[in-house]
Amino acid sequence: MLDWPLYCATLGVDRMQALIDEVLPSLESAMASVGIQGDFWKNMLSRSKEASQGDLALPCFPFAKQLGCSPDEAAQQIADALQLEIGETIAVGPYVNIRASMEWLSAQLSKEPEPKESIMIEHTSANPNGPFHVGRARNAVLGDTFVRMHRAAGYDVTAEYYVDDMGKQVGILCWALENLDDEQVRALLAEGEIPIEESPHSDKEDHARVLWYQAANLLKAQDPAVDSGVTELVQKSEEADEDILNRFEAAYQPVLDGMLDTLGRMGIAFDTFTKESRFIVDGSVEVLMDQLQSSELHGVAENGAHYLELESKGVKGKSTQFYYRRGDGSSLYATRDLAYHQYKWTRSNHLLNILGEDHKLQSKQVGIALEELGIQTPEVVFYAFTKLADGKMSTRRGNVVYMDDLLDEARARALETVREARSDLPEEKLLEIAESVGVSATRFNIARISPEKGITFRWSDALSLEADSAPFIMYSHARACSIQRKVGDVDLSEGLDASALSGSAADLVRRMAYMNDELQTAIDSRAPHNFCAWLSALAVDYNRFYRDNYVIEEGVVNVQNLILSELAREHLRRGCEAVGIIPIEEM
RNA sequence: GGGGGUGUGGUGUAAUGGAUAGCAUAGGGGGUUUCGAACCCCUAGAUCCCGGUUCGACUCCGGGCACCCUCACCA
Repeated sequence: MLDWPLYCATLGVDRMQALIDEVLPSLESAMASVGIQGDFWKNMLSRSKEASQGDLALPCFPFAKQLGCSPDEAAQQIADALQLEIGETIAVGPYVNIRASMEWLSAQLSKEPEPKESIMIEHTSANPNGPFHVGRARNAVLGDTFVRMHRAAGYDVTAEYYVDDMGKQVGILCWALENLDDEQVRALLAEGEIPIEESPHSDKEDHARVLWYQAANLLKAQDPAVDSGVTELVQKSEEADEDILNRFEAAYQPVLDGMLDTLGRMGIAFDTFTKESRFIVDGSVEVLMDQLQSSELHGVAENGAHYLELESKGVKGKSTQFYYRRGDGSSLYATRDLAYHQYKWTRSNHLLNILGEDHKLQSKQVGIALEELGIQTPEVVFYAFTKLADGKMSTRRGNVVYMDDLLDEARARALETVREARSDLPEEKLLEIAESVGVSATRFNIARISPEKGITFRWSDALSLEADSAPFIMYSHARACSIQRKVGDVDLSEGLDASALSGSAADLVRRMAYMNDELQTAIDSRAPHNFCAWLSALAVDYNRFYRDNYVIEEGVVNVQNLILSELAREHLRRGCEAVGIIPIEEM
């Protein structure tokens, strides 16, 4: 159970914050006047379930005892005592509902988020050993959605990619490219029953080179020379051997470039890249390993390997030892990760990492080691794996669905639909729209699901263009754009007259008014899927508004409705950009 | 075996201890098809099991069951 200040800081604060700030003084005096002691009720203020009943709700069950009456009566007393300038108060059963006025809500619409602090978000950071597959894509989509949401909320964001440029994976790739020819690779893959599928992307270096990686992995099982060859390379790379690091880079960089092309196609870009080898080269890993020796947790194994004993820190399992230095004195991946975090803290005051659930233990171990070194721990968002229906995805075994192919397929499906709907557009334009729809749908189908929930990849789900999906939102935006195009330049300076709003128009304003709250809440609770849900709801509200309210009626423009449509267009556009949906103007 | 996560209509999912468990698909019915129908409305259908705490539990605690992740001198 969380205590009150912490609870408040993590969950309560930002939801409906603007409204809470507004009503709290009046509410405090109302509570005092009916005889409620203390301020424990403040964290019970929550969003009303039904927008039709109000915006903020206060359940009154706990007051019944204190006041010696029924919860319904308590609600009535409080409601009677509460006078608000910005809205009305209604007791509904055991709840006090506070309903903001349309004037107050519409005044929220133009508010831009305040500029906020800096944050470095590290995501994806996949080994550059093969094309992006849909398992890796969850990290990239989730990470980039965090990046975009933070930017939309006013944060100064750095999107960071950690390049694993010296590990075993890259070592195998390098060895394979230097030692195997095309014929050998094909023979090995045929023998290992890994199909070589021809696709439009076969010539991309990530697709081309992954075959070498897969072949070397197969050969490794039958020929010990492979292992020793790779091990030699990896060892030298860990000694910061310049020649080896250059050869590694020659092997992986084209693969990484191919992966980044795929990411770019999805609208995902990075500001900075950091190579793992950097921390060997600059000696910082060595310094940290020395420092760890003075930790109370420090221990040395028989062969001279160093570790931290983490049992006292709550780590449980077969082994509670966290090795950070091998018997030969070299560092491990996790050790370099310590140096990496030390470095990242010099670049930003807030760190957020996006990691797969398989990194949970590792992340905890690194966190403890960082504490021992007096270095702050980063915040981490973990996501569950994306599986194939017939098992785990693996680049090594070739049991994968590549992102490039998924995006092609998504575009092809979208193209069918667009072609049907828009026979008036040239083929080139249709393709452009289909690409945007395909990419957006693919991203949204990942982003809209809670990170800790496991996903089983199914083509039908991944390519869904149905209602709870990106195309629905995009269509709503395109519709608003179409209306704008149709009416042309109209003078909107009269502004929105909020007092006249009702029904679906009022619902639309209410939805839009909470955009910044929803965005901030999704950020604070690390729940991008909640903002996706808000965006879908906005699209639904806009469609209902559109049904009930005509912008153009019998050739005459209704300026008030046009203002609302334009506000919705802008909110839809901002929302789309915050979750990585491409807000195209026609489709 | 230890640790962590997940379990909600047929299917996919949402929900700070609070109101009638929301949304989407598939099913049944209907609308407008004259600002763009990739739309809208109606209908039917669910919290894994057993206890506990509470005025109140999908939510917290305990015990089961199922699935996933993890327990390297790998990365």
